[in-house]
This record gives sequence, C-alpha cells and structure tokens, in this order.
Amino acid sequence: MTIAPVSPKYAWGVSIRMSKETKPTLHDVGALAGVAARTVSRVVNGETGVSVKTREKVDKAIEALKFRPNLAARALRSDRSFLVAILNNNPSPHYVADVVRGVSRVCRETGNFLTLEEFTPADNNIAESIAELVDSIRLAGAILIPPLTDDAAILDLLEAHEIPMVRMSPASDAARTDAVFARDGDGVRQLVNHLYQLGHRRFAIVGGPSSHRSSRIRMAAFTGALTALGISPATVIIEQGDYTYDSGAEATRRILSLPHKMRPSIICAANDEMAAGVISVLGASGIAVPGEIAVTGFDDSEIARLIWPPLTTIRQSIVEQAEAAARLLLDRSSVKDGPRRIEQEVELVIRKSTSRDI
Amino acid sequence: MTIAPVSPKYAWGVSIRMSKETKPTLHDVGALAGVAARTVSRVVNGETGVSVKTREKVDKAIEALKFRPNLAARALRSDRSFLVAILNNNPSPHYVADVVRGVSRVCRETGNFLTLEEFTPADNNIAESIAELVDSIRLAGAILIPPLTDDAAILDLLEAHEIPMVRMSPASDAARTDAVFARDGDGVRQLVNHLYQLGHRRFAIVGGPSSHRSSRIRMAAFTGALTALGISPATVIIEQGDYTYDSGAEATRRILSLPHKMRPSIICAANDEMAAGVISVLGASGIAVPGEIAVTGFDDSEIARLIWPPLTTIRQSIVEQAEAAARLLLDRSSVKDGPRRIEQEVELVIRKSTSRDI
DNA sequence: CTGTTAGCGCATTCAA
DNA sequence: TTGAATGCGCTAACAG
Repeated sequence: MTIAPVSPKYAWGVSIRMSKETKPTLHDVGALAGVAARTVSRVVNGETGVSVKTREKVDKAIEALKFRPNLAARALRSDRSFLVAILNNNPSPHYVADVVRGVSRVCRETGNFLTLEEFTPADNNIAESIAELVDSIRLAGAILIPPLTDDAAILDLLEAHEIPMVRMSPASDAARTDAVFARDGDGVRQLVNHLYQLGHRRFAIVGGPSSHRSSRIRMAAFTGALTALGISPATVIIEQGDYTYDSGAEATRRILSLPHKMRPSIICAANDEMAAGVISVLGASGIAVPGEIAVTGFDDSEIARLIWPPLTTIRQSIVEQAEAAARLLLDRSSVKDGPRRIEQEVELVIRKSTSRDI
Repeated sequence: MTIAPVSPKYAWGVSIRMSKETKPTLHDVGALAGVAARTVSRVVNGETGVSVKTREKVDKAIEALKFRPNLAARALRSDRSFLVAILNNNPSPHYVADVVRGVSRVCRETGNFLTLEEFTPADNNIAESIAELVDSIRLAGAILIPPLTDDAAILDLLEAHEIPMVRMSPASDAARTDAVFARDGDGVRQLVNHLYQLGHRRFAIVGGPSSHRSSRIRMAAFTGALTALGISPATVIIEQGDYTYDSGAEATRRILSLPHKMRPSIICAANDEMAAGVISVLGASGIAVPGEIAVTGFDDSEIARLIWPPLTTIRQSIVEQAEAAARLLLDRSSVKDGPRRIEQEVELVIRKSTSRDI
C-alpha cells in the first residue's frame, strides 16, 4: 500500500489517529468507513440519497471515532450556526430562569446551543450589543422576552439580518413576528369566579403598568369578569402599580387610607410580586390575611409559595411557553404562511391567601 | 485599471461591496485601505509590527465598512472560540441570574459571548451534554456553579480538553482549579456578634446540607463565634436542613415541639430560603417574629426583602463574584503560577426580622 | 447513489 | 513593516 500524501494524520494510508489531541474529522470517519467525506457529511446531516448499507458503515465509524462535527466549520461553510439567542432585559430572575430552562431543553433535543444576551433595564446600548452578535455569526434564531419584545429598533435589526425570531408575550405589533402568549384573560375570569363563590363582593385591584400588554389584558378581564357577575366596576377600588414589590406595598397603603367602610375584602394584584408587597403592608398594619383581607397574585412565581400566607394565583407555565417558542423558532416549515401564534393555557392555583379557615 | 479576477465582489478592482447582503471581510477592508488582508488581521488582533500610518488607514476602513470579524472563521482557523460557558445545575433562579449578569458584563467588555448549559438537579447525563459542547467547539472557558462545581467527572472532562475553568465556591478539591469564594465565616461572625448585642442568648441554628462547603463553613463559624462569646455549643439547638424552603419549615416544627423552656429567642438559618420556611411556620403557629422569636438568613437573596418581616441576613454579591470569576477565566497571564483564588467580602444587612421594636 | 473539487473567512507560516 | 500562499473542517456544485 502506498503512502497517501494527504496529511500526517493519514500517513499510514488508513484512518489511524496519531494522537488523542487530534479530533476526528469527516475525513477520518470516511477513511475508516471506506467512503468519501462528502458521504459522511450526508449521513451526519440526515440527507437522503445514501444507501442503507453505506449509512450503517458510516454510523459505525462515527460511533467508533466518537466523531462530532466541528461547529465552527459548519457555521463558516454553510453560514448557519447552531446558536439560539435569548435576548433579555427583564429583571425578574424567576421568569428568565424558566425561559432558559425551556429553551435549553429544546436546544439540547435538537442539537443546538443557547447563548444569552443579558441586559439590565438601564442598558441603553442594547441594540449595539445585539448588532455585534448578529454581525459576528449567523444565529439559528432569537427568542425575545418582554419588555425587549417591543423594542422596534431591535426588531428592525433582526429583520434586516433575516434572523428568525419568536417573541414571548409581545405588547405591541403582535402580528409582526411569530409569538407565544398565555391566556391571561381566562385566568382572571377563573380567579374572579372563585373569589365570588367564596363570598367576596368588595374588590380592590392593583394593576400593572399600562405599557405591558399583560397588565392591560388582565385589568380588562378583571372589570369584565366582575361586571359579568353583577359587580359594577365603579364600586371596585383600582390602584395602579408597576409590577414591583414596592408599588404593591404603596398601593396597599393608599387602599388602607380609605374610609373604613370602603375597605375591600379582597385585594387582587396583577402579579405575585406586587401581591407580596400587599401582604407585607397588611402584615405590618396588623391586618389578618386572609381573615380580614384576602390577597391574590398572578403568575405563580416562586415567591407565591414562599411568602406567608402562600398566594392564591394563576399559574402560567413559562417553561412550557419557552419550549413552545423554541420549537416554533427552529421549525421553519410553516413560516411562509405568515406569523404564527401559540396560546398557552393557564391554571388557577388556590392557596392560603384566600382560604376561609384562617 | 484592470479587472482583478478575484471574486465577483472585487470585480471592479477596488472594494466596492455589491450588495448589502454581503458582509465585509478582512479582504474587503484591506482593499479599501490599500493593504493586504494579513495587515488588517494584524490590526484587528492588536498585533505589533504595523506602522501607525497603516493602522490608521485600516481603522478608518474598518469603521467605514463596519467590519466585524466572522466568529466562525476565527474559531475554525485558530481553534479558539469566543464562547464562555456557564455550567449550571443549581435550581436557584436568583443565584443563577446574578451569575449570568456578572459574567455577561465581562463578556461584553471583552468581546466574548456567553453560552449557558442549564441542567436540573435530576439530570443524570450532564457530562454527556457537556462533552457534546466541548467536542463541538473549543470554548474560551467555563464557569462552574455549585453543586456542579464538585462533579469530578465533569472536571476530568474539562481538564482532558484543556478548557480553562473557574469554579465558584467549590466544596471539594478546592485547589484543583482557579476558584472564587465568599468569606462566609466573616459574615457569620458579624451576624452572631450583632445578635448577641441585641441580647440573644438562646440560639437555634438550621444548617444546610453537609455536602455543601458553604454549609460546613457556616456551621463551623456559628459554633465558633458562639463559643467565643461564652455560649456553649451544647446549649444551642442545631437542626439540619438542605437549603430548601421546606426543610426550613420542617426544622422549625421540630424546634417548636421542644419543651417550651428550651425554645430559642433566635433561629439562624444557613440561607434565606430556609429562613423563609422558618418564618412561615412561626407565622402559621401564631408566634410573633421577631417579638417572640427572631430569624436570620444568609445570602441576601431577593426573597430576604420580599417576605414579611424582611430578613436580617448576610449579603454576598454574587454578581461581583461572577465578574471576578469571568475576569480570572479570561486572564490567562498568571495561570502558570498554579491555581488562583479570589475571596470576596460579605456584609451584614440588618432588617426587621431581628428588630427589637416590633 | 457516491466522489471530486472548490472555497466559506480567517490566522498562520514564510518570504520579501 | 508588509504580503502571498496555505489550510482549518465542512458543505455546495457538479460529475460520474
């Protein structure tokens, strides 16, 4: 057998790896299987047009060499990476962690990797950082989390680069891209009906910032559901918060400063974090929860379970929404039919903050 | 001027980009600046041996073309990516979010990108997933978060691939790699001294899992500090938890079942999450906090501020630790001197859960 | 069904 | 101080 002048690695004519340091390539696999690199490439990428016999040989060689395609080479040659980016400037750790968990799972299933572009709400050069990323490598796609979902400059940027994207719960221009939503309105209706059955008639609502789609929807659903039960919105105390703990506490102080006969029997916050603020002020004021005033949240974030009393709330599985978003992102088969939209069910979770027996 | 038969892009002899779709390359920049690609490469990588004049021309061309080096090509050619991986199976969203925030900041400063390998504690094929990553691309480095920091199989894997790594608060084999720690012991001593000054003499401690370095250190510091104040460890109630909310609640039930005269005036939990469990059980039992029993946590995680009463605790800035870890990881200048070690200061945060005036 | 050739964009010889 | 040539590992064209 003549010596094939290919490269030192192949100096013995067959695929004998000289060193543990050298990672096997398509070429190595091909040499071992007795086929060309191109054929191995076909097998690796699941292309059609390879005989079963050949495929088996190649698979065996891949296995034997523990071959793994080089990401950089693939990305360079085919101008498509296997990187899915999560773009985030949402400061809530629970929310982000759940998104990461869901996307991560799907990435692993599909042989992709996850990159995280993390910003604080104060960052003002978000678009620039993202530009750096998308100019440096062709992303498999991007998942956008609120409130960054509604940043027109970033949407423009991604569109200009033709990066596939899915937005989670976008507030504006919802039909512009693929998107995933939760059925917030359904949740509010379930919650209100439950409270009504418990006998509550004097409601206070602490709304979220009107800039968020979710808070507008939740507020509309609250007033709608109450009206449907014969409770006039005019009799409902409505306070405005901004989804933070402190704003929930502040709203509660305002509520407690009202004439005593107007005091509600139930305070519904538009998210759990504000509800935690509500409970802390009630506790500090010596008001029994739920005995004197009951409290509800929304989201079923971790804190709903950790505070005392634990919160009755609406669970929306962010993990599942994120999984759905990632699958949508990676499935390009139906994009041509226009923006796609997934709506996720929610669920009422009843805990002690509305219990009758405390 | 003759037509240079280089590629369609250069068909006009000078660097005129034919289409917005085509990203500029080193070659384009060089053509515009009137130098070879090799020279541009030198400038981009900050190599020496380029005249000031040339460098200026090149910089101008880079600016004009908004050139950004192609990550994939760089990674392929030089077998080094600009990807920093965070390896995590810690379920605490606050903690992970802080790590991400710190690492993210440093990555952005240094032109790197961040990839997140996220696992649940239940995942049993962590090593396999990480192998897939490190076999696919040469990472710039990896940052390991507990409890994954102490997984020998993963350390072996990364070492075998010669991936630079920094571990955060490793429990075992601490000198094996670069590492970042917090001065937990200092924090405990500050805390105990403060409680002693408030008049507390009957202590209960809810420890963390002995598998964690942090809980062993914290427990040793508690008994040490108490002893130093003349309080015999034999008179201290010690319960074992596992850092979860539920284990804190459970430990508290055991404490409350003790004869009344043994009841402590203060329960110190080894982390905030267990402290939240402690407070919930005390609340459910009608015991005033801090009036009858005070409570402290450790970590100053978000929940410390969100529960009622808010927790006196020890703040360790995870963001800063993560930043330090990332800088350590990316600075390879001093690795040859053996494993490096950074210790981060902590700080006592006094809140209502130990206040005297409630 | 399979192989040959070429080149993605960059960094690294080596030569000038 | 600069440039020409080469190839990293892979996949797209194009043959056979």
